[in-house]
Amino acid sequence: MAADAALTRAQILQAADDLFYAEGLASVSLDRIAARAGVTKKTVYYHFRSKDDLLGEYLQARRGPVLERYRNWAGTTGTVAERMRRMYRKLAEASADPNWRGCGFIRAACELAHLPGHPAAAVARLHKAEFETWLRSMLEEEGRSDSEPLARALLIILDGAIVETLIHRRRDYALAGGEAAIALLHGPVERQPAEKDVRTLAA
Amino acid sequence: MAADAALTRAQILQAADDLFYAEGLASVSLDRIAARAGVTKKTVYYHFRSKDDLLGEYLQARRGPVLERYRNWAGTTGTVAERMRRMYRKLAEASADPNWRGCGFIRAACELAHLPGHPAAAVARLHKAEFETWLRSMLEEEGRSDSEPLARALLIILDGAIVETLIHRRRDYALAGGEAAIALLHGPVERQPAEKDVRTLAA
DNA sequence: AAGTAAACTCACCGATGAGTGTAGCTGCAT
DNA sequence: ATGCAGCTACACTCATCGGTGAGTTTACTT
Repeated sequence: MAADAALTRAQILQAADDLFYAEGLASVSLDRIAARAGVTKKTVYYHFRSKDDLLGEYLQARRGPVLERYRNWAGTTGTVAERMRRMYRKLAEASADPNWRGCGFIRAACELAHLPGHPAAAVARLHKAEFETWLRSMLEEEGRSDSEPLARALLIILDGAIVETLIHRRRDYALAGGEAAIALLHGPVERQPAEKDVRTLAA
Repeated sequence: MAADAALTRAQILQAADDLFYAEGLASVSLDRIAARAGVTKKTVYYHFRSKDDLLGEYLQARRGPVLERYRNWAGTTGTVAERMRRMYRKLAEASADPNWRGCGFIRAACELAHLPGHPAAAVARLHKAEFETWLRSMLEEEGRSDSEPLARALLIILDGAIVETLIHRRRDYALAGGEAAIALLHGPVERQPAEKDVRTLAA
């Protein structure tokens, strides 16, 4: 074959994504990834320096798509509270899929907890920071003065909801997370200037 | 030696605890656990049916101590909000320890996400349910009418704070979780009857 | 047509994984 | 003392792991 180098690489990355997300990092071997990608293990090593390297690249490749999916779930209309409500609703839906396994970044971080310097751990950190930034920018658009702690709280609630949904395999926890997030947004600490702050979008 | 069977078993469990918590489930071999416990691998297999079995027993043995630690962190005086504040403060302290690796139950659940029927996964579920019950009972003691969703929200926030603290290795996230929890307790959804509800304890 | 470098395959390595067969040791009841 | 559990050690099996050596095919240059 030797099709295209970039294509082969993409196929390996796709196989890695499938298997790592489905079954975890340590318990998936490069043999299986190679087999799924339809290449030899040596070809994997041609494109990636090591398994750790592949791990990092796999997560890195997920960053964009994952953030984009949450953006879509949240939508771009209405208040942040409304967006969170939509987002958590979609999360609950997604978690019903038997192939759903929670957040790949969280799971990677958990599995690599003893290796804080691991490339994949660094990517997980990056992703979460990026997610928090996105939340904060939404809150700022809405004119929140306490957008920084609030964004962090929203991130914490989301991760907690995902983890609990994964542990119990019941979407109740996703929905409970959504309600907690909304309650916090309407809480006493906040100063939402005007509920009808629709200048965020030309819908 | 042949010391005492129960003692040997306890030593194996201790070694398993040390290693599983420090380095994860899949990446720790029974050879290493046996070596650390000062016994042969066969002895491990005399006391435990399999690695999966040992995993389950390890987590099971952690349930009591972990819950107790959080109870101590929270204390038994003051409002739930005050207890949460103490608890998160202690969590932030604990997370500064380089040997801290977050919540063993969460990490186990993440690593076993593809095996929902695994004994250790069941124990993790149990632990989280027990934790939620503890939170709810505290809220009920305080006379909260919405103790059920609130307890769930508090659990979600705690898990999220732990996970984020683990990912970023910065205790800011633990403290942010505490503030989120407190904000939620003082939120608009709540109906705390009287802020001076000290009948919870004869301090 | 010959050269060449990138892209890839096949067969293999040493190390280590979970799990076991067998035999020996210990204490305790008889 | 002796029989017999309970308990532990040594030495092993077989599968699989991450990673590699050496050679082959492809596509492009000249």
